[in-house]
Amino acid sequence: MAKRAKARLVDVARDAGVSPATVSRAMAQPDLLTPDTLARVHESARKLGYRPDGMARALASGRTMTIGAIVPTLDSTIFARVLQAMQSALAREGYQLLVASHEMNPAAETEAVRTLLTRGVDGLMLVGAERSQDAAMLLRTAGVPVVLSWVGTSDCAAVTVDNRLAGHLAARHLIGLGHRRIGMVVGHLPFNDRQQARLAGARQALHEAGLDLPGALVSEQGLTMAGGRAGCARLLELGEPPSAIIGGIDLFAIGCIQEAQSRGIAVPEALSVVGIDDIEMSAHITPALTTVMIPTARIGQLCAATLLAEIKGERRHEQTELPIELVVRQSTAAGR
Amino acid sequence: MAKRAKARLVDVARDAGVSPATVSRAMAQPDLLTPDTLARVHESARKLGYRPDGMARALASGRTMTIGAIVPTLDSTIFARVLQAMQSALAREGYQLLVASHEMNPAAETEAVRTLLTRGVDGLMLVGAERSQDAAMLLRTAGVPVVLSWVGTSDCAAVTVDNRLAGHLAARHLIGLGHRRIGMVVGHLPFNDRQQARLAGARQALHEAGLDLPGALVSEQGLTMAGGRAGCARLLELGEPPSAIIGGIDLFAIGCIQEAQSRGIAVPEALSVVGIDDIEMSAHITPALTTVMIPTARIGQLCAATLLAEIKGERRHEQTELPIELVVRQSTAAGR
DNA sequence: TTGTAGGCGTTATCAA
DNA sequence: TTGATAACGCCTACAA
Repeated sequence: MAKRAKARLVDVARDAGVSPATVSRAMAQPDLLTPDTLARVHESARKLGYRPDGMARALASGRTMTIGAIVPTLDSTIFARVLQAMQSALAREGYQLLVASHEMNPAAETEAVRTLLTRGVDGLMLVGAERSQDAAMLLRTAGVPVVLSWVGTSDCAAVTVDNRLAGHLAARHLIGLGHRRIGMVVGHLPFNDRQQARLAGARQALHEAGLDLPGALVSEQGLTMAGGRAGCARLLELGEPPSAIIGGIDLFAIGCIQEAQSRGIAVPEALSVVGIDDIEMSAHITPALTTVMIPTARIGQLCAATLLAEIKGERRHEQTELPIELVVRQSTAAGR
Repeated sequence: MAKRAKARLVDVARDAGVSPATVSRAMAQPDLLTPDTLARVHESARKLGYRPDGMARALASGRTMTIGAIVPTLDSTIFARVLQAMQSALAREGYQLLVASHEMNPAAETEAVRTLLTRGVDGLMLVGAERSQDAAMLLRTAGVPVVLSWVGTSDCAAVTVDNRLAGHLAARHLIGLGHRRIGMVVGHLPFNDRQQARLAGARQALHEAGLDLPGALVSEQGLTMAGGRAGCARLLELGEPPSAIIGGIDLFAIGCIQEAQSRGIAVPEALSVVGIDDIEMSAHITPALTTVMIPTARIGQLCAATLLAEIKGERRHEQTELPIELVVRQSTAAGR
């Protein structure tokens, strides 16, 4: 029966008849020790059930082996996928992921940055928009590497995707099919740069074709399938409904298809629908969804790699933009 | 230009002309100080850009204000939802979430437990199965409160759901509709207690009705919609295909519906399909999915609350089982 | 109400 | 290769 609940470094040292420093080295740089002493230390450590204290280690070494990640919400296929990719890439290097979400609330985002910084992380990943001044200021004085994803700024490493182009591709595809009246269902715009960019891109494509995307043909909805259905319903009930709809996210597009079908409107014959994201489900619904593919998992991997490189001091403020592309499936057809 | 990059507690103390202890109290128990000194400390802190060091604080106080969560994968609507619920409940109390995933790999799960424990967490949440002996042993000696979810054991706090009953409810519904030949698509069973229990429950219901669920009518698939389609395809291609299929998760059931429809098999007229989970999408597809509702978000909330209560020493090993229920929609109809 | 001082468990720098 | 020892930055009795 040990006096202390937990064995410490010194306890192991005493038991093995060596100095604390030696035990420390046995854990971190085993090669520096004689096989004999190494074995003795390991034996004692096992016997005492020694487990190193991460806090003490972090305090002494200045490294926490922890990466902070801030996402809009975990409750989204897209962000969960990014996180999962980050997580496994980091775990492979011995890093853990500290996760915070802000639910599209600027103040919460700033708070999350502050909390993670205070808690102590070796690096920070910001997924999605980052717009508040306070947060930007905090990051500047953070003292730890930061990598942004989805959207980026020049003074910081980033792994991005051209959301504007995504909207542009989706719209151009429909225009090419002969559609002249195109509607769009988007997420609430105020704190969502990605949705704003996608909408702007679509609008631009229409303008380039001499067409228009009036506010009446844009429906803002919560980022759920129900939102997609509601948005579709609104657009279809217009005096002059669109012949094609762009979903700001695939979930919207899928909702649109369901809503149209439930009203007896055939997709793609009577209504074309195109999404943006290319989530797993999109390929498997009927009709399979035409969409703009965003390499979600790849973004996560690259973020992790970029951050690790920054931490090691190998690279600095590296900017990567990943290619995206239109995936034509069965939910779009020639318009009138 | 400060000598040190970061201001410390003592720097603030010096600047404000008080002792370090006073500064410490100013941050933790402001009420104990004179408004005057409190203001002076805050002023100095702001001036120096002081931010407390979480590591040092954790080492000295023994609390990290961090909760570890281990999930099978983040890349799943269900688990992401649980995590999101946990995260917001914890954030409200000032706790942060350290996330690890094991991708259904027992060794990885044990490793995750070890890592989080070493890293230092005030509590641990295990989402999904927990079967390895090593992990169980670690948890026993962990010294921090633990709460399990989805499945539970008696020697530990848990927020559970009766997965066996879920399978039972799904099967009984189909039996009640007159189906005699019922198939099931389940996840890979070896390390997935939830899927095992759901299958066992369904099988039991069939036995109780004098029916059978032979291995040939059970298809193991990866937990994706593609898996659901593949499983459905396999069952439909049998010499004597089932007239109804249970999806071990909603995603499977949705995949089954898509696969059936793409083969010209009408749901529910020619094939009934029932799922388990009740994800958002299930209510919005056509036909809307009949399923067994699992209160996912509620599980996450309760886990967080239970863990916090344990940490505060208010309760011990509290076991909660949440009710589930069949939600009848349009994907099931009378069988022959 | 505020100050003093001894840890908290490691790492890392120098020596030996 | 190993040991002694000073940080690391904060918390918290105990004193004043």
